Amino acid sequence: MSAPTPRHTPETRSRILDAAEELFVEHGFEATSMRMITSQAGVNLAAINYHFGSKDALIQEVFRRRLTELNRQRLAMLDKLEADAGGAPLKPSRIVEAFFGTALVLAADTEHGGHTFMRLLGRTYTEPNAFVRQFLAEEYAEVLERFLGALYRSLPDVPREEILWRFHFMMGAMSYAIAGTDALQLFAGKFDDADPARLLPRLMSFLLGGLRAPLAEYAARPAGRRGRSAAA
Amino acid sequence: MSAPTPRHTPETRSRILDAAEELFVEHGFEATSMRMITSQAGVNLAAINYHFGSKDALIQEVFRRRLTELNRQRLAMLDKLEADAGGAPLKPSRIVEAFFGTALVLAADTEHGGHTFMRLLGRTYTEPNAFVRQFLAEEYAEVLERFLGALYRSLPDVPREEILWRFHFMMGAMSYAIAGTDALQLFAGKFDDADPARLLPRLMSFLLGGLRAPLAEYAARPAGRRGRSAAA
DNA sequence: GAATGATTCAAACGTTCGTTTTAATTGTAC
DNA sequence: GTACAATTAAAACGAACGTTTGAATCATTC
Repeated sequence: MSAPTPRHTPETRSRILDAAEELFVEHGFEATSMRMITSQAGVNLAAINYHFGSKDALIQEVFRRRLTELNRQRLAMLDKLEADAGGAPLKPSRIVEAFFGTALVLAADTEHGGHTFMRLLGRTYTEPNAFVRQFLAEEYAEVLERFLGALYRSLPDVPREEILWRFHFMMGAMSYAIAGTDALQLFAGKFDDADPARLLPRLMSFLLGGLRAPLAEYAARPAGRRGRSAAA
Repeated sequence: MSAPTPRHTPETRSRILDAAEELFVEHGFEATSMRMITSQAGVNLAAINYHFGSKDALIQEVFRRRLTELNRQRLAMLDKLEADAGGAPLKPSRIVEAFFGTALVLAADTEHGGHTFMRLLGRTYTEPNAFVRQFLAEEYAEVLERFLGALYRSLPDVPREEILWRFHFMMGAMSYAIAGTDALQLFAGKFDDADPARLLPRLMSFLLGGLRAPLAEYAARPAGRRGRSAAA
């Protein structure tokens, strides 16, 4: 009849990380206090500073533990694509799928916090907090270099500047699609079918349509071939 | 030789709003303190509570003064389109231009704070703060209703659900394009040409490409016409 | 120029924040 | 069981937060 409650919980670290992840999504970094986190995690207030050192270090660890794995998957998928192609240029759609598909699969995982984390990540791309931006930039440096390089080789006739912009737009559409779907109430009550599993084909179709759109022309530029397509 | 400094500044309100707008973009709502705002505006700390009542009310006013005008322009442009068409359905591209073009024009205005505000607005679509979301939803209700209705009539064969999703994606691409360009350092040093004036054609081309993309098919659904286009 | 209402000012309010400190408790090896 | 290091616990720290107060200053009207 003794209480089955475990006296010693070595998973204190992960309980803090899980609680922080949820609360950061719900309230943001600044509005989430250490006391809110430790309270939800069921641990002592001082545990955060003991295990992580500071609140900022905790924020970093919340991202690091998931982002490292996500970017590893992305790179592995790109490696496989390039290996299978054997030197031939990749189809742009394959590259886009490798980058955004992995993220969307993670976002569709509502069981193990993947959905929660992707909502957080999507919002954080525009996070004003300086050290968070710095940290994200470092985590993304290699992945961005690899995928942009692959796209450049895949679309040799499209100016790199334009590829860069369109990749930027695609990241925006994805981030917002994930972060904004249930966060913002702009479209409240309008979505009958917000199934995360269906988000992938919907978004992928949109992204590829945007990537393949005719390049914009400027009045200031010498008018070349009008409306040539960016991606086959 | 007397100091030309004006003793009484009736523009205290607008100085506070301008300072708040800039600081909110740079640091976010929570990380921007009343003391930072009043200090940058050169006014007394108590001035915010005197003129606006509270920090939350100030945040609302920062959005209201610009958003009301932006949405007025959007509706006026849609009114004109519908008047010129005389009952005929509008081209989807015109509707999209009316909604996103006005926002991008404002975002290109670096002289009068329009660019600053649009960066702030773009980030705020995913803002966790509850009352900000609520306020934004109210400000956008009429405009969204009108533009979505126009798109529904313009694309009668496309399921409304899909139009809704694509509008959602388009808002994401735009928000991120504006909010993330200089906020996030992910693409730091990669953009040679970040001219806001060129953002409009670049983004518009991408958005229309996404809107016109073939609709996604699901394995679970009965395979109808494959890859029919969403917008002409 | 005195009276009035609007605005600005310096100072303080109580609360909450992230962090630190010190003691108690735990699991592990002797 | 005792020693030891790791972890948890309770309490307090100074700093910063949004807000309020009451007096001083302003522009305006008689």
